[in-house]
Order: sequence, then C-alpha cells, then structure tokens
Amino acid sequence: MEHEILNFIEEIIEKDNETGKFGGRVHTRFPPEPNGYLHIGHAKSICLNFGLSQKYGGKTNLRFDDTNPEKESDEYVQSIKRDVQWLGFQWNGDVLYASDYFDQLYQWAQKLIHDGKAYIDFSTSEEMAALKGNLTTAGSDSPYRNTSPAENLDLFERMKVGEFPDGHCCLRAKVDMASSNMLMRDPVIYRIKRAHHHRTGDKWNIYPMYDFAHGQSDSIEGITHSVCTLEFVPHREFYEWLLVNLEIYRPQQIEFARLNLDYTVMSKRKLLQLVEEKHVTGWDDPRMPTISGMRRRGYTPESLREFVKRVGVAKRDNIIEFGLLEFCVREDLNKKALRMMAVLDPIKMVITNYPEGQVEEMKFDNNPENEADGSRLVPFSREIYIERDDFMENPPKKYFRLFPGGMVRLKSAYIVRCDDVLKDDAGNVTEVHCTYIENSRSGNDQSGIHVKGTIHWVSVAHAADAELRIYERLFTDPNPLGHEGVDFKTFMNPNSLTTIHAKIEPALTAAELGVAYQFIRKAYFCLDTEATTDKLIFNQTVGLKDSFKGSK
RNA sequence: UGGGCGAUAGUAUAAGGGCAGUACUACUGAUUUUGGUUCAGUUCGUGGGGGUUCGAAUCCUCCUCGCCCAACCA
Repeated sequence: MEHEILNFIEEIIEKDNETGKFGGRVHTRFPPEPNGYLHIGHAKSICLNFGLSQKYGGKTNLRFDDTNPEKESDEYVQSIKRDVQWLGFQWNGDVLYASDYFDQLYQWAQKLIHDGKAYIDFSTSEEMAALKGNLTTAGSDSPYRNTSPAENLDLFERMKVGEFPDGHCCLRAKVDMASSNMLMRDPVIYRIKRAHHHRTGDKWNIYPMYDFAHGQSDSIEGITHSVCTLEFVPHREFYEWLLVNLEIYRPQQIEFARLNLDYTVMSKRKLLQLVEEKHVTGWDDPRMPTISGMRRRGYTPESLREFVKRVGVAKRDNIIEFGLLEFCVREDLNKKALRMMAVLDPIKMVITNYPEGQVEEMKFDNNPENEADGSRLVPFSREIYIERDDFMENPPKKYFRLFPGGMVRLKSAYIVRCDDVLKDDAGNVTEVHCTYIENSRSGNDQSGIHVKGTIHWVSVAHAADAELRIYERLFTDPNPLGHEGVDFKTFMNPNSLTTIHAKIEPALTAAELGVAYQFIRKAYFCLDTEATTDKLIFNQTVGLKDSFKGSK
C-alpha cells in the first residue's frame, strides 16, 4: 500500500490527532507584522498554514502582530490582506490583531508582577546589555530585580499612564540571568513607546514585546500548532515559560526553515531599503520577490502555490533556484496564455511578389493547448516586420531560420524565400526582400515544400507600438547577503530592467490587465498596471525555454 | 567560545535497520507550422573516521562544516 509522503509538521499533527492532544483540532494562524509587503517567503508560510488546516479540516486565522507602532501601518495591513486572498486563501472569521489583546496582555503582565515573576527595570539599555553577560559568561542580576511586587505594580501603572518618557524603564520577566539561552536572561516584555498605533491610536504608552504577545495571542485564539520559522527556536523556551506561568492554554510552537531564493534577498528590512532608496520603483516593482511584484509581473496564484508545494517543508537551511519558480510559472502559463505575435527587435521584410495594397486575414489559434480559446484573424500584407535575429546573412550550420536563398514559414501564413538584402552604410541589414510561395498558405498548403523553421511577423501597415519591459534577476550573485562585510547592494544587476519598443499585432491593442499572453517564440507577457489607452506597456513575465544553441 | 538547530545528486525533497526514489536543472533523441509544449532517455548523491548488525542514509561514538541566539525589532 502506497503511503502518502508527509512533511515533518504533518507527521506531528497526525500523531497529535492520534493521541488526542488537541482533541483532533487543527487551528493554525498566519501572523505577519504589518511593517512591509509580503514576499514569496511569506507565501510558503501562508500555503503551509492554510494548507494544513484545509488538509485536516481545521481553521487558519489571519492575525497581525502589531506590537511595534513605529514601524507598522494600515497600508501594510491592506496589502497583506489582499495578497493572502489573491493567493487563494480565506482566513477564519474576522481579521485579528495582537492589538485586540492589549488589555488582556496588560493584565497578564500584572499577574506576573504580582507573582514576583516580573519587575520594572530602570537600567539604561547599555547597562542592561552589560549585565546580560555574553555567550560564554552568565549575566548578573539587575539592581532593580528585587523590587517588591507592590511597588512594581505601581510603577507599571505609571508606565502605562505615561508618567515616564520613552525608554526610561521597562518591564522584564524574572527568569534566569545565567541561562545558556540568552533569551531567558530576564527578557524585556513591555517597553514605553508613546507612539500612535494604527489601530489603538493614542490609548497606550506602553507596548508588549513580540515574545510577550505572540504565545498569548496563540493561546487566546486556541491555536493548536503555531508554525514559525527557525530563528524562533530559542524563543520557544520563553513561549512555554509564559504559558505555564500564566496558567493558560498551551499551543505548540513548531519551527521550519524559511524559503530563500537565489539571486535575490528575502528580508522585509532589505526590501524596504530597496524601495526607500529607489533602487526599485516600489514594493510591487516586477523585479521584487514580493507577492505584489510577482502579481504585477504576471505570475499566477496557481504557479506560486505549485512552487511552494514543490519546494517542500523541512528544517535545513535552503536556497531555492529561481529556475524552479520559473518552471512553475511557465507550466501554468502554457495552459492559459493567449498566443500573440509581437516583434521585439524589428526589421522589415518586403514580399516583392505580393500585390501592393492587398491584405489577407490569416487564421491564428489563440491557444493550441486549449481549443476552447478559439482563433482570430491576423492581417497579412506585402510589408511585414520580422525579428532581427530570425535572419542571418551568414548562418551557422544548424540555423533553421531565414538566410539568403533559404526558406521559412511565416507563422499561419506563407512560406517565403529570401532573395535579397538591403543594408545601410554601416553594413547593417535594413530590409529583407523575399518572394512568397503562392500555394503554401497555412491550412491549405499545396506546395509540397517542407521548411525547418517557422517565424512570427507583424504587418507593417497594421502594427501597433508597445513598450516592453524585460526583466533579469535583481542581483548578479546567487546569495547577495552571503558575503561578510560586503553590502548586498553592490551585487545589484544593472541590467535588471531593459525597456524595448516593439511592433505588435493589432489584437494586442485590446490587451487586458490580468490576462496572460505568450508573444510567440519569445516570452510570456502581461499588461502592466501603468499602461494607458495611449501607451501600451507589457511586462515580460518569464521567457520561453530556448534550446537553440547556435551563434550568439 | 556557551547553548540550540541542521547536514542525502548542481538545487530542493523522500527512504524511519532491507534495491538510495521523486521533481527542477543539465545533456541526448523523437514529435511539432512556437528551436515552446509533449514524449523517451542519459549524467549526477548519503560530510569524515570508528563501532553495533547478516545488513546502516537510518542506531551508537568521535570529528568536521553550516545556520541561529548577547534589539526596549518581529
């Protein structure tokens, strides 16, 4: 009997369901901080968390971890909600916020203080750092560690009402200054920040730290499996310490390895830097590894989900090849994209034996992968544009395209033979002169001629203009962050964006946002959000695979 | 350096004492009115030493390497 392959988290869940640890419940959560846009790494977490609850008949909450008002905003909240839904997931019930629990959290902090398990510390951050010790030597107690609960309770209240300036003091859990886990050396759990919060406004002068908010939020929501990334492994000890000492419901934290992609960076802080320093045009720049950037680039939710699925879930550090993402995008787009003709780098071809002024409408399949997409008519005439690299005066041995004396099929039209070449003073080819084979028309070819190559074209008289944005990887190094002492921006690819002006077939002037197009033999494209009726702009989503290894 | 986590083809991910499998990549070939797609095939792997065992990627042991932790960030 074939056994379905489970990742290690699914194994934990199935074991929990067998033992009845959570009564068979599976309740996960996706807990972003609204301090930036989501990236493909978050997509892994989203697919994991929502995937788990779908698979085991559970629920997934969307909860914003909004405990640091200085860095968070509603703009980010809105973008995150949009990205999660675009990816194809719907959270359980209302959107939740850690800030919903600020009152409860405050009471729990009071309980800790009351129980002698937390204290107000007036040390400066420098003093605290000094007393913390280091990796090899134990820390020592703060002089404020033994203040009485009553006095601490009073001080905490005064912190809350705004009696002290930012950073004047903080609330620390009383754990163990000698712990080998640095996070257990009396971690700060509340700090003074008289900042405006995107949801609670000016109600609070103090805000809980991540460690004091996350586990309790999980607990309040009845989360069963609290899935997070590896860097939180050392936090688990304190996560559990709090739940035990607060005597509240205990979810289980499980850590997995975050997704990394080669030739890019996957850190909100670094991405924010690229945005703020204008190395990209915004969070949704098509070169960004953000979900919004990929959406604008033409990547589909299906392809992203498939990518995440293929990447797998484990605990070892990884850097996924960009090629896998591109494979998933092509695989999806191949099924959906409408085939169109666009000439990216045009030269003119004159079909000398074709009547001047004559126009024929050529039938063209919209998508050979899906007959239901039907066909359209493409105008053909005496003068057409073809791709500059579809012609070579002195071709290498296995060149299937056009050269003097050679023949090619014009896609969905006639076979032509090259008779002559016109050049400018510099020797550049400016025009190719051909004759067409009259009885070789596509769909009714009685010429009996077999040609190796088929090339695309656009009628000069009917062509429209479009701006095409061609993207390459954002960085030239597979791991821009992996060089100690070298700023990651030194590896930025100066050619990450190339703008070209193409000749496109008339049907493309009706291109719509959100529709995938394949510019035949070249690449997948989509209309950019900046396009207007006067100016067509297309983003190259991903190139077609190219196994031609000839010259170049 | 203390503690924690991890190590299987180029990249990911299975094999849970019994034939090291799958996908992507790369390369071959076939088909093709897209040098796309599709199809067929090839190359490529258990970090190192010792041990247990009929048998080890798997168990034990020593070593090596990588990542994380000393924010009033998350």
